[in-house]
Amino acid sequence: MITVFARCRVHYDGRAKSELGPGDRVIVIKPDGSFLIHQSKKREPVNWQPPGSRVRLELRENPVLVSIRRKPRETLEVELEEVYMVSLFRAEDYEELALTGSEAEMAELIFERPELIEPGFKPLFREKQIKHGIVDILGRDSSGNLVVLELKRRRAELHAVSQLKRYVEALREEHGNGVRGILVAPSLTSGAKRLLEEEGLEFRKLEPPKRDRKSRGRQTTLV
Amino acid sequence: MITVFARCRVHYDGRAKSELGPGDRVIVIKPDGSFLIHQSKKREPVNWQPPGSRVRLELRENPVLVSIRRKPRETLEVELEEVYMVSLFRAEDYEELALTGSEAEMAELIFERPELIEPGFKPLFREKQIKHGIVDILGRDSSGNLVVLELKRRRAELHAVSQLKRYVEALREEHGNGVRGILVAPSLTSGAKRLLEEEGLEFRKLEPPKRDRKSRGRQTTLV
DNA sequence: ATATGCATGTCGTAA
DNA sequence: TTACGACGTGCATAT
Repeated sequence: MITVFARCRVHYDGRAKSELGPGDRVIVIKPDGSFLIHQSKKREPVNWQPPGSRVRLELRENPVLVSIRRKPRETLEVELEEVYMVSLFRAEDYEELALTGSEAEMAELIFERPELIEPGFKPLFREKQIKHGIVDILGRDSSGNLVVLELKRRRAELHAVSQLKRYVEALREEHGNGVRGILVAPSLTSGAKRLLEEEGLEFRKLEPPKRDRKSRGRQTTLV
Repeated sequence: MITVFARCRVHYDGRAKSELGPGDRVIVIKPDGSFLIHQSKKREPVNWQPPGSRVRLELRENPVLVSIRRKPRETLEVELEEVYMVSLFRAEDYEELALTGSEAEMAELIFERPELIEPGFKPLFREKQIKHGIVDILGRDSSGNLVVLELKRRRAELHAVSQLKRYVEALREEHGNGVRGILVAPSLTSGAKRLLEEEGLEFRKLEPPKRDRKSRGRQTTLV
């Protein structure tokens, strides 16, 4: 990884287009082609290039770092007015992040303990493709109704209710009116609650579980 | 801004929870509290803390960088096993990004040249709050119908059609059936097209304009 | 390659 | 503060 402290101007053209006047920034270039330009505020880089981009240094009046992405074609040019520091870091790293508390783990939990939704609930499919989208969990209740679950790891917003409604309507068109929709989340915004109730959809409160040592991709032994 | 090259372990607990085993990473700490940990791949930091977090250095067996955010309470601990470099950069920067090609500029364009939607179209409101959400543009057509526009700066997906459908249904409940919905975007995904047609909604092709020198927040003189 | 949806999303804006 | 939606979203996954 290369890190540069410099006063620079930045020109970007691609999906959008931007200009950034002169100022001091931290530039990070990764071996996978990722290119980050950070101002002294915010979590987000002010400009960037994603992995797979190709970088080169051009010598014009000022040296210019040029990073190019194809597909979509995007160009990032960093005009270096003054370079305060350049450093190369040969970083060795074989570890991957192990994260827990995701929506995927809420789904696992529901398959393990379906009674968390309601007595007699039977989950049947996970990430089931239907006519207009992909349902988080599709199952049946004790009365034989189809039940669509839409899971959210955080407070559910209008967006989540729209999603659930879209799935329920698609399934009702195919399977008739015996289709229920349940939004499963730790909580609901006011607007989400209003739309949910108006549409005759339901809500079950469920927090995303924080398990021990959830490793990327596949779940390891539980305690 | 402080930049550290180090072999470290990372422990995060907050909205979710994660562990990252030992490896070489680049750490950036900004004066606004932003805290970034970058591995040698991907545009995204593997762990982070947003602006407003408070950082301190604790001396245990190893030195540990602790960054804490309140509301929500989130803790990030970086256990430094070996520090290769530490550097402080007093970055002076008074410039802001000027970006063009946004959805906001599509809206401006439509207010300037409403015939891009159709002859006789009259835009009335921008970002208009309605019962279930906020409509991008609300206007009337030459026949006196209410017209809802949903704008997307890039290829529109199912998500965009769901949004438009939610707005149109909310307005139909209030104003009766003389309500049209038009998705305005450079293109449509296959699934978006299918749902749009099934719902009797419409599509107008429009690219986000790249103007000269669009500055943050307010638009400057056009050529 | 396209389509779909999650994310510790982050960020800006309005009520 | 909460709600809502954009973002050059990035990213993984399935087709």
